[in-house]
Amino acid sequence: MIGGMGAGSRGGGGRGSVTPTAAGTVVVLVGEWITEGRLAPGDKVSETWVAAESGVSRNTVREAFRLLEHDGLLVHEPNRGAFVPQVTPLDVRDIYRVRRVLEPAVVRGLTELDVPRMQALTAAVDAARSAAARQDWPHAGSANMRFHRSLVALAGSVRLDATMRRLMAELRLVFAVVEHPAELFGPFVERNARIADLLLSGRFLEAATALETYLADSEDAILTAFSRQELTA
Amino acid sequence: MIGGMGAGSRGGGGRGSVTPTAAGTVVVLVGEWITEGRLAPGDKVSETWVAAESGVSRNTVREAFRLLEHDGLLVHEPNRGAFVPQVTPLDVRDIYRVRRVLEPAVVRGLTELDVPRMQALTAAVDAARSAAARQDWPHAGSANMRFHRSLVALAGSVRLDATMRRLMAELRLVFAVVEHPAELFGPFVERNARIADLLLSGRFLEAATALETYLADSEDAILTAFSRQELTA
DNA sequence: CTGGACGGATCGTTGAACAATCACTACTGT
DNA sequence: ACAGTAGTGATTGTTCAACGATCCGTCCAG
Repeated sequence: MIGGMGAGSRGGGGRGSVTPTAAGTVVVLVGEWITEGRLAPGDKVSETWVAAESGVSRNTVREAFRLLEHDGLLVHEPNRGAFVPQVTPLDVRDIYRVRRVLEPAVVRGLTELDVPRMQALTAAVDAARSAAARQDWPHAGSANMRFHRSLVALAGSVRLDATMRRLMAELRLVFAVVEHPAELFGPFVERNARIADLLLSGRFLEAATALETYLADSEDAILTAFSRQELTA
Repeated sequence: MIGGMGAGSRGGGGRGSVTPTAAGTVVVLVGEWITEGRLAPGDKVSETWVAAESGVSRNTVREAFRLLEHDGLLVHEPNRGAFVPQVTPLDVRDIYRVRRVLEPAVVRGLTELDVPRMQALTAAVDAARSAAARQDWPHAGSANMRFHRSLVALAGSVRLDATMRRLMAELRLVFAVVEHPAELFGPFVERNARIADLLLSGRFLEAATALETYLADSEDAILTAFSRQELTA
């Protein structure tokens, strides 16, 4: 038994389900602190502090840090400590460059209707719709990412999935900064729905081009929201 | 000071240079054990054993294991231990699927002659040539991977670079099994040289298509060598 | 004002210890 | 003889306390 704990397993949120281990608990915990803004970009995250805060040993915290590093949620500078990455517009462009390579290629490579797997797409679209209706932009953003991860999952490649997972984790970092404005997710929910429809009707090439313009516009939206944010800061 | 050590820094080989830290030392050490065949696919790698063998604390070994896991050189089963991944033909296909998406996309996306960066390509080709002349297939394989990593590096994307690094680490795992026959690298050295020439003369589209057939043939070569290996095993 | 010595804080790493879990063996009951 | 179970040993997961190494900011001397 550890310290007070109290948090316990979260079940719903994370996909990986590494929670039975203490290091895994710290991973989701610190992950939430980062994406929820308690830890701001550029902040140093002290091992001792996290150890005290989460009630686990410093050594276990170190292990958790390696995992978070793995997902790009933490950067490690030797002998200096772990920091919440300072995401720059350049990073956004880099992330989207990879997305523009990966996602359309996956869609263009599809040959048959994998209906069961595609249901994840419509589920994500539905979730995004209802979240958007509630003006719940954080959840709309999560549903959005779930959509695109499910889209890449259609390729059935574990390595592509892993890459996409990391990209989305880094994107979440961006959203933690830009105050989730409606313009960032609102206009894109229906465009995802359109892409899902195209996929479900087997019109893969049309879906791919729709996806390409989607990504270009999404990148622009984030970039402008980003620069607006930087001015006020 | 640690234990006997003796190995020390290697300097030349790895690019990452994480060697000043003890965990980093263990990473390159165990990495070599794996790629050099001392650790076979499917083997369990005990924490205590590595700790004794490398002269560092078990806790440090655990950290090193997380890093190796990160590169796909180790898989971790909770409460059971770390294992050298058993690479299947399915993994090879998956790795090459990603390569076929990534590498041609990078080349096609090039717009200008980045001569200084392209010198890494010719350097890798030269190294591969001389290694092949010596029948030194392990080094020829390394130079081969260096070539393709340098090729992806032309895009100037840190995330693409990281992805490619992981892919090559996993490929090394394959080569550790198939006994580096000449047919695996020999025919491909000159094809890389051809691609490098096309790139240096700015004929990016031709380079991309050459790269595509290269990757298809390379995958086939590995796959056949692989199945031949499985029959004898 | 420049520069080097000092100190505090944090990281890097160790070693020992104990609980939890797994794999394997030996025993029991039918 | 054999299935199921309890026991046993080994390995992992995690904690704790400690110490050297390194970095950063401060203070003092020139």
